[in-house]
Amino acid sequence: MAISKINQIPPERLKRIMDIMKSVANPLRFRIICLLCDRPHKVGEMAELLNERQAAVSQHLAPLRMLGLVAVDRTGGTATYSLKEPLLRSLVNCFESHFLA
Amino acid sequence: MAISKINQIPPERLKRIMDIMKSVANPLRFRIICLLCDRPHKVGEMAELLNERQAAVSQHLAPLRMLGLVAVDRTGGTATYSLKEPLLRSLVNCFESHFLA
DNA sequence: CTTTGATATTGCCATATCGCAATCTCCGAA
DNA sequence: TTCGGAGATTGCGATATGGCAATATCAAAG
Repeated sequence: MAISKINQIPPERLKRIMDIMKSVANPLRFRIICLLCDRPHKVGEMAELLNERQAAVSQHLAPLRMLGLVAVDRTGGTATYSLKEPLLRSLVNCFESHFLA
Repeated sequence: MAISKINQIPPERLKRIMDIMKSVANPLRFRIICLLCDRPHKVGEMAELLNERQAAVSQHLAPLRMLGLVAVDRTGGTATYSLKEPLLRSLVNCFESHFLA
């Protein structure tokens, strides 16, 4: 990316990108996002698949929710999360390509 | 990415990925990396192009260096940095695609 | 040897993040 | 209404990160 292009990025947009990056830059959140790339999941389901405590998963979902990176579908006591921010999927694909290499 | 694949990722590799993600998850470092994606740069050069203090740029280069994400070519008093980790370039490309959209 | 230009490092303080345990909220079933 | 399951939130101590000013290195020029 050329310097002219870099300096053209609006500050709010840069901030948004950084927020997205930070949200991926945590092992548990990364794995959660990977799961959601596949399909929507319930919280407990994710906790079990990832072998993590429920509270931990919920804690890490919180910032994703606040940034609007995931969507929640609450039906009764359970909550089903799905991916909302397209860039997250791109990022995971980007990693996946590297795993294969 | 499927759950089986996620859990297969070796911990050290996951950690490496997280280190890479964190290094991109900072506005200044992100812009530095963007510059280096284009071509190698000297420290002072980057500071000027990005309109940042020299010390700030140097400080943010430090972690990139320690993680082996960039290479340094020291000739006399000046240091020329270049990109070393391919994933960084992929990530920047990933963002660039989103900017265009 | 001294100076200078280019980088790197250190100390400090404010803020952010992490993991964990405990607690709280809600909804549906009995 | 009372209880249990599913999630969310809070408080806490430990650690990490960020920005800034000041200082240290270091090689080449004089």
